[in-house]
Amino acid sequence: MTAAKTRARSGGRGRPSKATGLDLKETILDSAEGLFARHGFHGVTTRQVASEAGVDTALIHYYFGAKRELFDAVFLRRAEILNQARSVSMNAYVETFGERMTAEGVITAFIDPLLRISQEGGGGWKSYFALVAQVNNTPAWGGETMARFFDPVVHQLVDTLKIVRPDAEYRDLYWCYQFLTGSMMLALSETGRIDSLSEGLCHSSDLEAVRARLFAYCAAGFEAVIAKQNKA
Amino acid sequence: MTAAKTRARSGGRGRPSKATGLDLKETILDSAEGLFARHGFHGVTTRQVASEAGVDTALIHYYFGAKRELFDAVFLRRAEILNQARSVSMNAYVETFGERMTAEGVITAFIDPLLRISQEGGGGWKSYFALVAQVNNTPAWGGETMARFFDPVVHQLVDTLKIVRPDAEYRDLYWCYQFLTGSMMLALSETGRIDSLSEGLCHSSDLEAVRARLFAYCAAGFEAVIAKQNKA
DNA sequence: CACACTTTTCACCACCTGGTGAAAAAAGGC
DNA sequence: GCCTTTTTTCACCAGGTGGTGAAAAGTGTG
Repeated sequence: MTAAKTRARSGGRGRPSKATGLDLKETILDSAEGLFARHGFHGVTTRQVASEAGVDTALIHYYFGAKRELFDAVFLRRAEILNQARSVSMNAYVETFGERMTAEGVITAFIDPLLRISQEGGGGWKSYFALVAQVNNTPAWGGETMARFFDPVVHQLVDTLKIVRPDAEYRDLYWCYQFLTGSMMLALSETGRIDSLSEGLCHSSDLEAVRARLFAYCAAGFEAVIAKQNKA
Repeated sequence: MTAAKTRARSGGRGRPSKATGLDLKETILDSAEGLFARHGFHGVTTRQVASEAGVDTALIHYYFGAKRELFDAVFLRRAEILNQARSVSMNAYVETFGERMTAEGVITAFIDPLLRISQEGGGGWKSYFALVAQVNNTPAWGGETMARFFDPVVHQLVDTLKIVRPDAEYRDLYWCYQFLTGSMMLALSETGRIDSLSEGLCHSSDLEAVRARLFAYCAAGFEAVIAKQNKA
């Protein structure tokens, strides 16, 4: 179902059925998001985006400027929501549990908002996570892009973990974060690889199964690394 | 340093200095590998590959056919070496330790060959791992590509882990593999993100630091997931 | 040398790329 | 209604894309 069709059907409540202005801007972002997520930045043309959005090519440049700026707009739109959700979640956890915090609790507070949003937030989020996972694994410019949008909330995670385990070295906290984010992003991007690998036993869309395992996995890995490095 | 220059310098031992035939084929693969790793399949043009290899564009099509076939040739070249190294490593571990196998041992036997190869095998391998990490996170065709090249050795890992923990469900083994491979590929692709994130405390090129932490991390995570799921 | 065969170069094609400038259409204020 | 401003369309460009066919250069064999 193309966005153009969605847009055509969206009227019928007395208001004019044709999207305009800011609505159209969002429609373009939606189409761009899905395409970028599936094929990467270079695998998508502005004409494809325009076609799926039911819009003239020139309109994309009118609203967003160059192709890369469109990409950044896609990336930014949900990053802000994400960062706020994660920050709120971690703050709530800290305030609720205080001295009784655990590493698994902190890690859950960091990851779970993403799982919840992906489950409840509609299809756009799935595309978005696949997009972030791709950027996260892009050596050329992925590092800077990720840093620009996501560094603060990651530092919040690391600092909170440091409170839970004051004996841990920051070095180890950062390495554990990297391992964690690798697992998390791959799970969130739902590539379908585990479906065929497990011959139907697992489904990458089954985020409930992820929730039942990922938090425990990352927390135990974290504790083990801290223990081992402190012993050495 | 472009491959063209390397090639020009490579002579001087009595033999004709100009690479030819199969040598040239490898030169093209090297250039393609580096470029694909940095910019992805769609971010690279056959002309860029030809230019960096010091070769005419038409020669690429002469040797490899279409661009996608060139990509597959790049992917396949090292996949075979990788699969064999990992299979040998795991078989050796099984034969050496027999009944005394541990999950951490199996996981180490699965991952360590990649770290060693990346450290000792020269720059091409770093590019290759970055390439695999990118494919692994590509929803559009990454799943099939990964399956085509890497499924057997993954099944070997899962089956061996099943021997170590006969009580574990296959479902959980596959999920743990997914978490593991997410962490591992991100570490191997050396995106440089951890360098800036940790403000110089960690370096993604420091595979010794990865070795000191990743095995313990994945093994502990694995044990925790099995324990938790069996209890539930 | 001539010969067949492989490897490399050259010129080229049809099509697509991101992007632009001006005209046209809508929308809003009076 | 008119006039200004914003939004949308249209026609177009200069350059790049993957890919091809034929000619040329090189290589080995007799």
